[in-house]
Amino acid sequence: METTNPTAPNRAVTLRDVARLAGVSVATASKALNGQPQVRAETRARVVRAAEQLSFSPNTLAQGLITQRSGTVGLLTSDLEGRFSIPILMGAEDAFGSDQTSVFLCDARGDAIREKHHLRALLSRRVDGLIVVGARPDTRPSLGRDLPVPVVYAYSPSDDPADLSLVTDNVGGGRMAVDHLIRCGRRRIAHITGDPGYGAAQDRARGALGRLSEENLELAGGEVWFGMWSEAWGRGATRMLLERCPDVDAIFAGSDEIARGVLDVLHEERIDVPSQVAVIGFDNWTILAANARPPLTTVDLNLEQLGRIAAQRLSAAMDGTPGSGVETIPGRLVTRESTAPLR
Amino acid sequence: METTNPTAPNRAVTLRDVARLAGVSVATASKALNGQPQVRAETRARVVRAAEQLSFSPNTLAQGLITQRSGTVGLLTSDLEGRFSIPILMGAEDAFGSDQTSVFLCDARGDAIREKHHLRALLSRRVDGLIVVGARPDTRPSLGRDLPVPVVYAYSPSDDPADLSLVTDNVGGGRMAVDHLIRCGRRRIAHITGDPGYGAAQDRARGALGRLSEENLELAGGEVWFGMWSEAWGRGATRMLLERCPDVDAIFAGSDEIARGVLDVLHEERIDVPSQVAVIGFDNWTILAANARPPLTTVDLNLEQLGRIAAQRLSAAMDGTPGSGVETIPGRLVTRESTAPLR
DNA sequence: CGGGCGGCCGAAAAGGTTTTCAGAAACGTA
DNA sequence: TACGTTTCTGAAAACCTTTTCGGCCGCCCG
Repeated sequence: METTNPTAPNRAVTLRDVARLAGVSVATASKALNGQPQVRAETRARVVRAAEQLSFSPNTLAQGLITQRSGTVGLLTSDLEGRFSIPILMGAEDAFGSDQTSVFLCDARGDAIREKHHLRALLSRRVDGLIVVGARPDTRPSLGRDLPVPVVYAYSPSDDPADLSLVTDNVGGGRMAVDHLIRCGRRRIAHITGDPGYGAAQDRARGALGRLSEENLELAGGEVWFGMWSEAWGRGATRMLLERCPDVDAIFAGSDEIARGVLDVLHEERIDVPSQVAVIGFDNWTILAANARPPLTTVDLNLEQLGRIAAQRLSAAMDGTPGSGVETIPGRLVTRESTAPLR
Repeated sequence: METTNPTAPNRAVTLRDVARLAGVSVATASKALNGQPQVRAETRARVVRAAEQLSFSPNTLAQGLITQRSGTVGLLTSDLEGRFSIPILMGAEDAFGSDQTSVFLCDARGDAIREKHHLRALLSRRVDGLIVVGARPDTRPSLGRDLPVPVVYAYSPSDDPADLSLVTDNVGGGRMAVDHLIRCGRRRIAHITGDPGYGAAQDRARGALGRLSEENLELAGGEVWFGMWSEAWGRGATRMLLERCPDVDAIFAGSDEIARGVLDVLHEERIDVPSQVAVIGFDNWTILAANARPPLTTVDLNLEQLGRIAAQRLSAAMDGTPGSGVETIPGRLVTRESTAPLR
C-alpha cells in the first residue's frame, strides 16, 4: 500500500514550487510563510496550504546564506570517552534542541592539531557560536580573541580571562561533603582522594579542610590521603587508615570509584556503614554509586546543568551580550544510604 | 582593562576579496583554489598566496547550495544517557571526522515526536545522510522509505527489511563467552543474566546454550538465571546458585554489573577466582570490569567499530551504493584475570 | 599569411531564499 | 472627477560559490 509520508519531502521542493501552486510570486510566498505583515490573510492561507500540500521545508543553507546566520553551533569536545564531557554535551544539546539551532559535534581526541582542523571546518560552515568542552577541569589554551563567533568554555576554563568559562565547583563540593558528615554528627573525618596532580583533587581537599577548620576539627589520619583515582587505591588507603586511626567515624572519598574501594574494605572488616563509619563519594557516577552496598551518598557536580547554562550563555553572546571571566556552577548533595546521623 | 568585544572582529572574507587581492576574477580564483586544470601555475600560486594571506575559508553554505551536497550527516540518537549509544556515536564521528563531512548530533530522548521534529530539521538542513542510533538492541520503527537521503540504523535494527541495519552479535557473544570457559577446562558452567524481556538477554543465553550443547554439557544450576541488570541481582543469584550447585566451576554473567555482584559474593564466601570458579562478564564496561577484584574477563561488543562501519555504509550509500538487511558486527573477548585454565 | 587550435581567463548563470522598493489596485476625500 | 492614501503584490538584488561557455592570445601548420 502506498502511503505518502507528509513529513518526507521527497524531491527537493522549493519555494518556487509553492508559489506557483498558490498562484503568487516567491516573494509573497516567503512573506506569507514567515509571518510578515504585508500579506492578505486570504493569500497567506493559500500559500500555507500549498506549502503543506507539497510538504515544503525551506532550504536552511539558502536561508543561512542570506541572513548571515546558519542556525548552527559547534560543540568542540576534547574527549568523548571521558565521562565528564558527555553530560555537559547532553545539557547543551538539550538546551539548543528545543529552538531552531542544530549542533555540530566534533571530538578532537585531545589533540591540538585535530582541534585546529575541526575549528577551521566549523568556521567554514559558518557556525554562529562555539562551546568548547574540556576533558579535565584544568585550564586550557584559549582559541584566541579574533574568532568571528562567540565562544563559551565548559569544564576546562580558558587561560584568557577575557573568555567566558564555566566550571564545576570542586571547592564547594568538598565543603559540602564534609558539611554533610558534620551534620551527621561525625567528628573524626578522613579524606581519601586521587592523583594530587589534578586541580580537582586539590580543590576538593581544600574545601573539605576549610569546613573542618571552621569546626576546629582536624583531619582523621592526620593528612589528606592522595593517591590514584581507582578502587584499588581506595582499598589500600582504607586499610592503612584503619590501622593508623581505628576510631575514624567518617570517610570522604574524592571519587565514587575510590568510595567503592573504601566500602569494600569496610565490608571486609565487618565495619558497618553508616552506623559505624559514614562514607561519602564524589561525582555521582550512578552506575557505581547507586549499586554500591550500601548505595552511596555522593556529590553531584551538576554537569548537565553546566552544559545547559553554557548553551544559554552562548545564546546570549550570539544575541550580542557576551560575557567573560569564570563562572562557577554549584554542585549538589545526593543522599543515599552510606551516610546517616549517628545514633 | 577594556578589550574590544570578541564577537565584533573579522568580517567574513569571501572569494571576491581573494580574487581582488590576487588581481583575478572570482571564477579564476575558485578554479585556482579547487585545483581545476585551466589555470596557469603562476596565477594559481598568486591566488593561493592571497587566500592564505586573508586566511580565507570558503563558505560551505554557498558551496552546498550549488553542489547540492551539504557535506553533513545527521546522527539521530534516542538516548544519549545510555552507555551504548556513546561509543557508536564516537565511532561514527571518528569515521567521518577525517574527511570533509560534519556531524549533526540530535538526541530525541526516546520520544517519537521529538524524533520527527529533529528529522524535519535535519532534512531542512539538507543533510546528505542519517545514522539512527537506538538505545536498545530491539527492533524500532523505520523512518520510512520515501526519505530523500540514505539512512543507516545502528544498534536498534529497523523493522523494514529494505533498510540497512547494523547490530551487535549477542548470540555470538554468548557463544564466545562459554567457548572461552570450556577452553579453560570448565565443565559446570552457570549463566546469570538480566531482564528476560530484553532480546539481548535471550540472545546471549541462546548463544551460550548452543555452545554448551555442542559439548554435550548441561547448564550448571539447571537453567538460565534471568533477573535484572544489577549488581544486587548478581549477588542474590550467586547465593542461590551456590546453594543449589556448590560444585559450579564457572559463571557467565550477562553483564559486567551482574558479574561484579557475582564476584562480590564469591569473595565473601572465600571462593577463589579464577582458581575455583571462573567468572566472565559482558559489555566490557571498563570502569566496572577493569577495577573488579580480580579484573574481569568480558565480551566486548565492538560498539565503536559498529559506529565506524555505520559511517562507512552510509558513505557508500551516499555515493550511490545503498545496502539493505541486517548486518551483524562480531564482538571480541577481552581477557583479564577472572578466568584462567584449571589447574 | 590565414585558419585552426590549445591554453588561459572572465562574464554570467545557477542554486534557494529574504528583503527592498516600486507599482498596482482599491478606497476615501476634496 | 482628480488626487492622495492605504494595502497588497511582484520584480530584482543580494548572499557566496561553482561551472559553463565564449573570447582572447599566441602558436603551429599549411
